[in-house]
Amino acid sequence: MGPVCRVLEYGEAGSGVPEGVLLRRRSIARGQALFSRHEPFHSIFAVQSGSLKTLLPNGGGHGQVIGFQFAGELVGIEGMAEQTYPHTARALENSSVCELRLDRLPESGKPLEALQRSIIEMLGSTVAFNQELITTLIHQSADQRIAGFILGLSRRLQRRGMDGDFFVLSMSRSDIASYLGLASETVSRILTRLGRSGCIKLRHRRVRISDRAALERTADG
Amino acid sequence: MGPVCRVLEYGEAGSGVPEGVLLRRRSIARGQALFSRHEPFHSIFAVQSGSLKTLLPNGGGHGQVIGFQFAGELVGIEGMAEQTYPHTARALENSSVCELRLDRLPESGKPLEALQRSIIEMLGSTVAFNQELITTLIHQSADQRIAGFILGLSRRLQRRGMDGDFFVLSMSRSDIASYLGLASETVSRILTRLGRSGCIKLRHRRVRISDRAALERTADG
DNA sequence: GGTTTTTATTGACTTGGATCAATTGAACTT
DNA sequence: AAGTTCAATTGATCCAAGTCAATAAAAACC
Repeated sequence: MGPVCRVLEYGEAGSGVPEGVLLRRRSIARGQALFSRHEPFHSIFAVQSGSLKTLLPNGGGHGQVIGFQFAGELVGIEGMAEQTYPHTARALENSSVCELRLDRLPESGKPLEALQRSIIEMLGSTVAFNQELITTLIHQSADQRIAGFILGLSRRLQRRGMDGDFFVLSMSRSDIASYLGLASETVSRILTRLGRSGCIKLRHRRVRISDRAALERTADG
Repeated sequence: MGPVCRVLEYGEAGSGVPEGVLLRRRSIARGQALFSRHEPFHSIFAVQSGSLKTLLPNGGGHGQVIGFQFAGELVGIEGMAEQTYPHTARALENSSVCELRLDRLPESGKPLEALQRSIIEMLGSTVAFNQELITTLIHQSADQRIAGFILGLSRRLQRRGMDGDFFVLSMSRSDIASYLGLASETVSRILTRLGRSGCIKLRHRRVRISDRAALERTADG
């Protein structure tokens, strides 16, 4: 049982807490923000269906994309630190999330310790993940990053019980480019190149991994 | 009172805990490792004097530098997540640290909640810091990164009550290069260029910020 | 104090990926 | 279904920063 589950158990119905106080289901339409940078922290969210992106809005443009979240993953924990969300979360497609209102936690009279423990674990993994990402961004070529990105998506979907060989990219080329520190033209070029070399089959936003070994070789350089 | 202090208070002498169980002072010689990646987690450390670097050892080379820690800053919290340290910490000069043995905490009978709260805060700030760093690495030129790096060091030292206008770089050019995702030759070239343009005065590893405004302009682009 | 080793500087050359620009293709709107 | 808007592809060109190489300067060592 991973930390995501342990965190969510805290809000489960029938555990002595009036339903709806801690836990609430919400739908968000494609393009809508779930929360925005600098907004006061109140909840963490578990994605139930669809997908989100988190980003640092910088001035005029679309902002720097920080990460993507799929069904079964959490968003918003980082906000616990400073009592405001450090980034904005936006739906990539029509999605539904489960909101855990941590500001209502004191009234529930529940013990905090185990919940905090889970949050520490997840924050710690986020730190580790980001530090690997930094290494990636620094040491890998554009081809490696994109091959690695697709493999990463595949593994995450697989871990949640979905098809890891065929899936839809819910984010745009520019989102991928922003996330990987590339120009969107480069992402486009490399995706078609990966298609031509037979690693993947690509139609619009639909990806099929046709030669995983070759893709892994590309990712390793 | 920042989270660092709150964390350290937990191990204070005279608080009912046998001295030496939770808190211990340690010296580390230049180049020596305080802990290594994959080693089982046992303690977090507060730097008391000197400075450290944290790095992901990757195969043969020196590894990717992830961060630097100065007096008054913490190292090792990330290890709490997975029960092993995700990176190696190495002394840049002869240093001393204060070790807080979290594995001895249960025997002390102290309440965990406030400590956990502080750790969550610090992990959260680390996440936010790293995400800013990612944005930096992606969007800034080499000149901007280096100007920003020097300003960042200056601010951190100032916050801890040290001189922010004149200080010694305890890390090598290659460490800076690795951290910022540049070649060490580039770091060297840009540092001399910053010197020639009058922003800083540089002799070997000694830096004086002579025109902070100009340096800030360089960092902003 | 001199010798070795490590670290830093500077120069010459190369290249991966950004930028600019022009089409093409998809997805909404009415 | 045609028009409008937004997203993606492809081509041509350019430059920031990497690589290779040669000194030079510090630090570490005996």
